This record gives sequence, structure tokens and C-alpha cells, in this order.
Amino acid sequence: MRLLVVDGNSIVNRAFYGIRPLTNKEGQFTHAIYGFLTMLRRLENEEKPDAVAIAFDLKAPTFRHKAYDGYKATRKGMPPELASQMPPLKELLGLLGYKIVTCEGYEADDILGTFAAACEQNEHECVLATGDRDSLQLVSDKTFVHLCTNRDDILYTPEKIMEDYGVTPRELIEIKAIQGDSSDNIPGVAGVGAKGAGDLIQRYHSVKYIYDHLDELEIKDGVRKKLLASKDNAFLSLMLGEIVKDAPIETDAQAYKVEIKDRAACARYMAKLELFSLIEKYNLGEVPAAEEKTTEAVTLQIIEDNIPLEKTKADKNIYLTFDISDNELKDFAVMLSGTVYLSADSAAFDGIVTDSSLTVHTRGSKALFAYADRKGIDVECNIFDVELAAYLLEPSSKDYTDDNLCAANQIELPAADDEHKQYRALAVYDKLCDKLLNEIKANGQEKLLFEIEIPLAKVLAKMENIGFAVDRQGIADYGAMLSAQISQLEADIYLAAGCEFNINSPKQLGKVLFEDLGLPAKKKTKSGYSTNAEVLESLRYDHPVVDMVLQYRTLAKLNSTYCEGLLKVIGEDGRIHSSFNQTETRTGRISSTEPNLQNIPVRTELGREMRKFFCAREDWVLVDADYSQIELRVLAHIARDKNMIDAFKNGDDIHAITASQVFNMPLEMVTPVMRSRAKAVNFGIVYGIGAFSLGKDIGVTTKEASVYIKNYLAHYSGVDKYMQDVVERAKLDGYVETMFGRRRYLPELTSGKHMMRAFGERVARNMPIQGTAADIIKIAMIRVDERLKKEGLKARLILQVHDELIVEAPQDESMRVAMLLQEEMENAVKLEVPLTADAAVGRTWYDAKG
DNA sequence: ATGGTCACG
DNA sequence: ACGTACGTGACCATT
Repeated sequence: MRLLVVDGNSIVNRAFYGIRPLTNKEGQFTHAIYGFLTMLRRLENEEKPDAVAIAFDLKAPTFRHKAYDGYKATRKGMPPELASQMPPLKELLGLLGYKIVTCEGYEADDILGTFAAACEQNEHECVLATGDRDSLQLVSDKTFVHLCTNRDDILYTPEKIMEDYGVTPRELIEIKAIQGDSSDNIPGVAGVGAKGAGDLIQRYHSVKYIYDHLDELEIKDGVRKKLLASKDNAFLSLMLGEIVKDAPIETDAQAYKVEIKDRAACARYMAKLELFSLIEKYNLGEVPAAEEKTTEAVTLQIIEDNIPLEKTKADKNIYLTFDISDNELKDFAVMLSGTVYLSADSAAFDGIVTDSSLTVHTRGSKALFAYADRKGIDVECNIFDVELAAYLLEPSSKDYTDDNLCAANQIELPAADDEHKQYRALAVYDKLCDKLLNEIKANGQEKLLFEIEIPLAKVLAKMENIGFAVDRQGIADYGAMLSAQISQLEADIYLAAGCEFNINSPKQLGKVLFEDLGLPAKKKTKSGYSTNAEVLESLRYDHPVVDMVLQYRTLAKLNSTYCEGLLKVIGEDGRIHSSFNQTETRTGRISSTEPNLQNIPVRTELGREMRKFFCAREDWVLVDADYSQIELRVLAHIARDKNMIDAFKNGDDIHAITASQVFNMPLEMVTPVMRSRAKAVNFGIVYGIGAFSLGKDIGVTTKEASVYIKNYLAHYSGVDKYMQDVVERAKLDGYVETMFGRRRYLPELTSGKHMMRAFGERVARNMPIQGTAADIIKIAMIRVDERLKKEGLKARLILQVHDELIVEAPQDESMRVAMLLQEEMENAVKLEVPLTADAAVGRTWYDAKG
């Protein structure tokens, strides 16, 4: 039998302060409830108890004010935002089958002590979960304390206490008797603190022994004097400090088995609190309708007729849905005052999107823009895109379907037969759009939505339509050349390894290298040996087959992903039409799929050859421009770092300057090796850096790497401060944001797991930088597109690769376009540092880059 | 569907 | 003590 006893007050307090405030629509605060249940679930998962008791203080709820802990007598009333969450929390715990234990005249600590003693007697194991170290004295070989700290959870066993404090659990009482504890009104020995008390008890083990032998002990006279002066207080403290173990409570662990009686009632109660994710976590099934509906039910009224567009004269807000496949407009429907009108006639579509007085609310506006672009009509109406709005509100979400968005916003979808299912959400689009727009406004994200994302959707639509011309024959020939080399390598590898196997299988390769050939395995993965390039690189000289495998991997990757992969997706027009996804990344970047044109090889010469097959149409050229160190410039600006700003203003070589700082020597003495290491430090800073990884990356010891980082932060003190401040802010707000108000929420920051939290902190440091750079190039794209149109040029933007734009232009426009591109990229925003972009022209991507 | 690997910024 | 830098997508093998 294993009993988990939770110190309710301590845990709820941690939940309350650890999570950003959250309310339901009635204004009831719920974050402490949410946090408590989350932590409770985690505790149960980790401790696997057979029964759970939750102890609360009975009298006027009190808590220990963290800021004052240990300084004053500091029992203060709960803030009302927390107090108001206690009754619903207890109610919900009851519904979930937990027994709450309280006892008149006893504190939660005493209840914990009583349980510990009872378990001891019954030979049960007892885990005490608390945020308070007072309970550590209760630890024994049967009783453990699961301490929930601000950092990690720690499980205290007698051994762990010995390790941390150098004493037995029982001796902690003795330490406290000398040290005192102002928050518990334990006087202790005046003038002796934690260190002194710990030292005394480590050596002499008890207060009694110390006083019995005070004259013989080797202690400083000062301390002896203090001890003598507080003798009565010390013995009094000894009694006060010992936790009571005889509270009159039910101590039979059997009575605390947890069982949910009424699952629906739990789900209803959680729904009322709007803690929908808990319903899922507790597996309570469908989200029940809220008790009182705030929205009147909608019925799906469908009229299969042409759209009465005259009605739009009264209402300029249009809600529409459509589906485009094979370049045909299908399922085109408009909702007007609660009625869905289906249209068989695409002329209605043209009429709507070209009417600049209308605001069209829809999802997937990129497809709408693309369809219009192919038809040669200009979309002039205002657009509100449901997906893009939802993405800005919650960029980490995986899916922005109407069903999910309505569920998340407590909008009930009307019933529909199979045939009309696709119009269900359209009937409530006015409500959904209203909610989303209000949230966008509340977040201050209107400009981001209406001036960046929605105009960008149009630019992306055009880029997809235009595509990127490729040399099909060139790719095929290159692939054939690779295939021949691959076959040769395959044969060589089988010979060298002494057997035939699938080189592409990490499992088989691992067996051959590390078992058959007996090479030393450096790293493990979940499922076996790691065979990645880093590991193989280190084994290069141990066996000739290793190098061949590395070669094979390089060629196989080029052939399968790039040659074969790209050949498959060349359109009938001889061009590759990638999809640019605008709601995929958590930082605001766009992504490219089918194929991914944002990872075409460039770093090695062999791979770079691929870019010779990406070309401009006949008599046209490619104009390529990329930002120089945009992320570092953004960092300099956001962090307001004077040194970094000056370096960029002067047009200095930032990596060399950094090297001279990191290595503490004049600029003239910086060698290429030093510069490249400094470059890695600059990258590392942007990623949220750790000395271990930096060291690994540049091949120095962790210790050396940490010196580099220290020197870096000492010189770029603004960056140092920013990196600390941004994490602190993120913990308060629950999110980070870019210069333009793009947000990313960081629930990881409240995790009890160190790794997760550390990840959240790195993301907090990185996202505003990567995200701001993404915002900037998006602005540049919109401006470039506008300028090309305004100046009547034929040139078109065809690709973006995060800090690089590619335009396809008629030869005679190339110089103008290069200038225009550079100008718009450099002037997209005004920062404290100049933004620089370098443009180049060439027939192929290979030629046009640098 | 998942994990390992490797291509890019 | 524990694992180790941010963000993506495609391909292959394996389950």
C-alpha cells in the first residue's frame, strides 16, 4: 500500500503563483484550480499511489508569503483571486473522488505528520507532496517527501536528506531549534543562522548534547555565548519545531482510494469552469454543453439558389465558404443573416471579391487569392481570414479546422445531413469571426493580421501559381550520375563490411558497425545505436567502411530527396509549384512543402550543384537578395545593446568584433579560427545557448565554451540583460512576442520538468528574434510585390527562404529589380541598426546567389 | 504512425 | 542529477 498525502494549501499556492491568471467568461479565476489538478495528476503519475489524501488548513486560509518568507511573522490572508478558487477546487476534487482531510486546530503539516506516523505503523509507504521543507523531518525509510520547488521536483529519502543537509531527518528538528523560523514563530538561538546551526548539529547531533557539553565543545566563544543566552528558547523551539503526529483524523489508507463516481458531473463542472483540456486529460468524454447557453441555437437553413447579392447592400459583412479543386470553384456558399445560400454560379464569386466595399470572412484566403489570380481578377474586397486570425492567436496549434475553432470558442455547430455538412460552420461564421476579431484586437494584433498576414497570403498565392522553372533533363542526368556512384559505393561497402545489408536502415547499419565490426558505439538512440554523421565522423579512421557509408549517405540523400523527389513534382508547365504554408511554424516563419524549396542544398559544392537546375524561363534571369545577419541585427535592436548597435552602425565585421571580445584581444589579432568560433557563439546566443552544445559545436571543452559565453555577455551587456528579462517577462505573461506583436505561448515555462522548462526558456529567448526577422521579410515581400506591380514590371517574386528572396525577371528588368529588391528589404522597417541586403543576378539559382 | 537522419535558414 | 541551441520538411525503415 502506498499513500500519497498532498499538502493542499502549499500546492494550490504554488499553482496560483506559477500560472498566468485565467478566468472563465463569468470572471471566475481558474488558474490555481487548473494548476492544482495538473500537478496532482503529475504527482500520481510519478508516485503511483494506491490512495490519495488531500490535506487543507481549516481555519481562515493562510499562506506563507514568499517574498517575506523567513523575515517577518508572515501569515497573511489569501489574495481574493486565490480564495475564490478554493471552494470550486474542493468541490471538483470531491467530484473526482478525492477525500479532503481537514482538522480543527491542526495545520496541514500536522495532518501530514499524522499520516506519516500511521503509515509507519501499518507498514505502508507514504509520500508527502508539498512545496514546504518543514515536512522533511518526517522522512524515513517508509515516508518520503516529494518536494515541489520552483525548480525541479525533488524526492526526499533519508539518503537524499543526508546528501543535501548532512544530517538525518530527525536532526532537521534540532537544526531548526537553533536556527529558528520566524514564519512559524520559532525563536531559535538569536544570532545563529542556518549555516551555524547545520554545522553544530552535523557535529553534535542534538541540542541536548550541545547544552550538556557546552564547555567541552570546540566552538567559537561568540557562538557559545549566543547559545548560552538563548538556552530556554532553544529547548522551547525544539518542541515547537516538531510536527504533531496525533491529529484526530481517519488514517486508514483504505479510506482514501480514489474513484470518480459521476463522470458526467465532473465534465459538467469542468466545462462550467471552462477547463476543457482537463476533461480530455481525465478522459471524461465529449465536452458537455455549458449549463447556461449564452448564444441562441442556430439552425442550418440552406437555400439552393443564387445568392441574393442585393442583400449585401445592407450588410457589408460577407461570410463565405468554398472549395477549389482542379481549378474549379466548388461548394461555393454565402451566409447572410443566418441563412446559407448555395450558388452554382461562379460569377457571384467574381462579383463579391471585386467589390471593395465588402468584407469577406472566410478560411484559406490564400486559395481564394490563387484562384482569382489564375482567373486574372483582382481581389479588391477586404478579407478576414479565420485560419490566419486563429494562427496569430495560437500559433502552436496543430489544426485550425472550423470544428476545432468553434469548440474552442464554445460555439455550437448546427446539425446537418451528410450532404450539407460542409456548411455547418458557415452558419455560425459571424459569431466565430466576431470572437476571433475581438481577441485579435484585445491582443493588439490587428496590424499584424490585416497589414501583414492577409496581404502576404495574396503574395504567397501568386508565388505558388508562378512556380520555379527547373531543368528537368539536368536533374535527371545528375540523378543518373549519382545512381551510378551509389551502386559502386554499395558494392564497396558490402565488400568492406563482409556482408550485404540495407545501408539505409540505421538498425542494420548499427549492427554491422558496432556488433559485426566491433567499432565503439558513441551514442545511443531510443531504439539502438546512433549512426548519425557526427558519430560516423568520429569513426572515420577506425574502419574504411565508415567513410564509404558517409559518402553513400550524402549521395543517397541528394538522389532520393532532391533528384527523384523533385522530378516527381515538376508541373506540366515545366515548373515546380511548392506550397507555402502560413500557419505552420510557431515563430511566424512560412514553411514550404511538396516540395520543400527552402532546403535545397547549398553548404557543400556537390549539393550546391542542384541549384544549377533551378533557373529562369528563357530570356529571363533570377534576382536573388538576402539579408546579412538579420537575426543578430534584430537582437541588437531588441536588446538595445550599445556595443552591438555600434558595430552594425560602423559596418564592422560582427563575428570578428565578437571574436576580439570573446578572446580578449585586439581586432587585428583575430584569426580565422577565432572568428569562426565567435560566429558559432553569435548563433548560439540567438538560439538560447548552452556551454555544452556550443563546446561540442566548435570542438572545445564545455569549460572553455562557458568562458566564451561569459566574455560575450560581459561585452554585450544589453544582450545579457535582455536574455534575462525576456524569460522573466515570459514567466509573468505566459507568452513572448515579436516587435510586431506576434505571440507564442510558452506553457513549458510552468513545467515541473527541468528539461522542459529549460526548453521553454530557450524558446523565450529565441522566438522574438526569429519571429521579428520573419515579420520583417514578410513586410518586404508585400512591398516588393506592390512595387513590381506599381512600376509595371513583369518581374515576379517566386521564392522566399527565410532571409532570402528570389525574383524572376525579364533580362532587361534585372538591374531595376535588383535595386528595388534591395531597397525594399533594407527599408522594410526602421531599426536602431541598418538592415543590409545583398542582391545578385544570374541565369540559375547557383549563379544568382552571391 | 514513429523514429532516425539530414537538407536548409 | 540530467541532458544538452532555435525553426522547419522529406525520405527511409520499422512498427
